[in-house]
Amino acid sequence: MPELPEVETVVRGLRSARLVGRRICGALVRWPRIVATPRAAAFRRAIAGRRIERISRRGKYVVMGLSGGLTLLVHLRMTGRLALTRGRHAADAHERLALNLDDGRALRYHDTRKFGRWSLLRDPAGRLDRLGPEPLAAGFTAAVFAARLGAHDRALKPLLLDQSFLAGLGNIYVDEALWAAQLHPARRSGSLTERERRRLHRAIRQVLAGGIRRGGTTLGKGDANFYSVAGRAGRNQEGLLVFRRTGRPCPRCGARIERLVIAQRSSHICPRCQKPHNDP
DNA sequence: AAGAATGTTACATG
DNA sequence: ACATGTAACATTCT
Repeated sequence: MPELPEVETVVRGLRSARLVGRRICGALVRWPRIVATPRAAAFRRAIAGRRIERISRRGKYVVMGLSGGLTLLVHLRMTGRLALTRGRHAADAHERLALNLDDGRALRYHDTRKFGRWSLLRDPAGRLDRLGPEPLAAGFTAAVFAARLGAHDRALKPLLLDQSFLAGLGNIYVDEALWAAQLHPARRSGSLTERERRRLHRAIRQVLAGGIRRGGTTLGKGDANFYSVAGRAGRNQEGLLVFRRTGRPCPRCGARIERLVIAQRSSHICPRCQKPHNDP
């Protein structure tokens, strides 16, 4: 679920809920494996008493800078969610972790599938440096992207999903970007023309910016979906043009959208707009 | 009831 | 070193 636009929406939600400046009184770990580093007991001890000094995003990580030089990294994986609640109230079925705050609120972590991971680190650079560039950063120019694309010979779909190549894309936004750029997901990255590289660069940035503008993508309803910190669904599902739209008409040419499996992930394409070979 | 689902990673094989 | 495939994590929904 949460890709770059959803994580960005969460970070903005935490900031506008005035989480910065709050002190963490204690942590309740209900599913210890969610805490990747250090072990749950040490995590509880180390995080108690820290003030939250800043909140940002890197790739799909929520990054919280804490007092005393510690950084909390939260990765939501497939079904992780963060919410702020006031006062004590019963944890619902899939609450895995909670941080009690000095103003009486609690930051609650909910994760149906338990794939999410929290890490409390003295030096997060070791982890974050493994990520590729931020696609929306000013320094991520078409030239930078073109050079990176040319350095590999891989199918576009798994390459764009690779967080060490580019940080933040997931299955939804890759399919949308490839459709917008009119490129087949199995095209080899090294085979793209200069025009195609520029088209893909622009498509990625547009698709991600659109996702953020619409507050993220919420597919269907229910527990395991994306919701903002305030508990609201995103609106980007209304802006999806190919993802999970198998059999419906391509908005560009009207051909029926197809679903294929590439690198173990479903891909949605327009068979007419996204040919597997080079432009003639 | 089998299969798929928005993500990552360790491990094996080419 | 690089590319690719598989399994695993755990649960819900179709």
